[in-house]
Amino acid sequence: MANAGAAAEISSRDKILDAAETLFAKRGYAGIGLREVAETVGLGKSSLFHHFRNKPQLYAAVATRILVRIEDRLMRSLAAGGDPLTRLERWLDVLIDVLAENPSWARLLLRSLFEDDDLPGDTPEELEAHATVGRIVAAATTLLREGVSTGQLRMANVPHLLLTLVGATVFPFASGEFGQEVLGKDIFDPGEVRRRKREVRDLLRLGLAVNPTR
Amino acid sequence: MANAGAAAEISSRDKILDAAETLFAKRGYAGIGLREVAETVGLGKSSLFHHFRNKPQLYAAVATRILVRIEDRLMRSLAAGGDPLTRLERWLDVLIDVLAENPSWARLLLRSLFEDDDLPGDTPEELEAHATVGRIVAAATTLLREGVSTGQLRMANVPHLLLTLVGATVFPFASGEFGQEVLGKDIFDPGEVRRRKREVRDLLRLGLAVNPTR
DNA sequence: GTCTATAATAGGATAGAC
DNA sequence: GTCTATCCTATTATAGAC
Repeated sequence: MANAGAAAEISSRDKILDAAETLFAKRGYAGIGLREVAETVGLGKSSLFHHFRNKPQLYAAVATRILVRIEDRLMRSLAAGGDPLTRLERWLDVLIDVLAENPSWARLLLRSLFEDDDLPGDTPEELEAHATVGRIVAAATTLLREGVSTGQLRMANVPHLLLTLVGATVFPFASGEFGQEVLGKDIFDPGEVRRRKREVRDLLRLGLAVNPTR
Repeated sequence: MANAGAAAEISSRDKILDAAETLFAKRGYAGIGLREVAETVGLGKSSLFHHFRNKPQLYAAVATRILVRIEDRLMRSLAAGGDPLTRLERWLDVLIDVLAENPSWARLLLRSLFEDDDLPGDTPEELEAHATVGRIVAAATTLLREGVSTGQLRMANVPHLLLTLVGATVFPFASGEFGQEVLGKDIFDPGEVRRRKREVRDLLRLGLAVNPTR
């Protein structure tokens, strides 16, 4: 039993999830064999099947764990209140922070959008991941619509705006060497994280063009 | 010989590249076996090795072909002239058009950013792809800097802005089912392509927040 | 330029001992 | 809960006939 105050005992299941998260982020679903996951954890390949039925289920468990953790942070940031623009900017700040704190997450999430074709798609674990994405998207949509209806945000195409925001927040933290070369620095560097937040915020507040006639 | 006016004869090499492009976009480098590529083309697996030394070289050839074609379109759009903001907006319109016309490209390009780890990285073919990316990035950087220096664009962090623009243009066309669910329509639908262009343009011109005190 | 045959390796998954 | 042994299939790549 987990004694309060005792050092957290990490279960084999969690160790497997940790290793799989890093590896799947690095080389994708098809690029990682269960042997490599097992070796990283220090187990035999067969032992993984005691904790997860098969490879798709392991992958879905990894994705779901990330999504649930992100959802938790985002929902708590919404609960802090404020007008829609304030909540939107805080939502994006929190999202950027979460992705910056967990270097595997942006990559794994973007990859998982592409890897539909590789996965069965109808297992309970995948449906849970899918439902979590749905709740996050729904919350963001509500927030944006609210901002438009209060007049704090201009009338915009909410679904397209949402895709833009995902692209502007998730993509850079998944961009690896490309981002590194463009920035000349690691995107996970605290200074670059700060600049990323400012970039997103300024784009929303000011746009890019200087338009004195507006 | 290619007689002018005769129906274009498609070489085996090009057929292989076409098939590999579609398949790699769908399931990634590690997710596609050469058997599947060969079957799609209607050749035996071994015949591929007559045209490409190995799998990494085939992948790099696919990526390079896409990048060169995109570079060509973008550079020609720049040559049409105009002030920096005009050229920037045309650049983004052309980029969106190119990605919309070739449904495999955005996915394959985003994937290729993540798949550094899976590839050797130092073959001549990969270096060519890398150099092409470098030229495109350099041209975009010059364009943005020019806009800032003429005062048409606000002072912005150019590298971060560039990551944002890639995220806002490439990501949606790679987002597959996710994008479809967010939009309620296929992103490659002509109407959605138009809306995507407007979304990007409006964000640059107006931002998102309504700011009457500006 | 395409084929068959083959090599050597790695993949996911199961059975059953401990 | 972890292990060894095994099964079957797929992988990249090469050799050599046609």
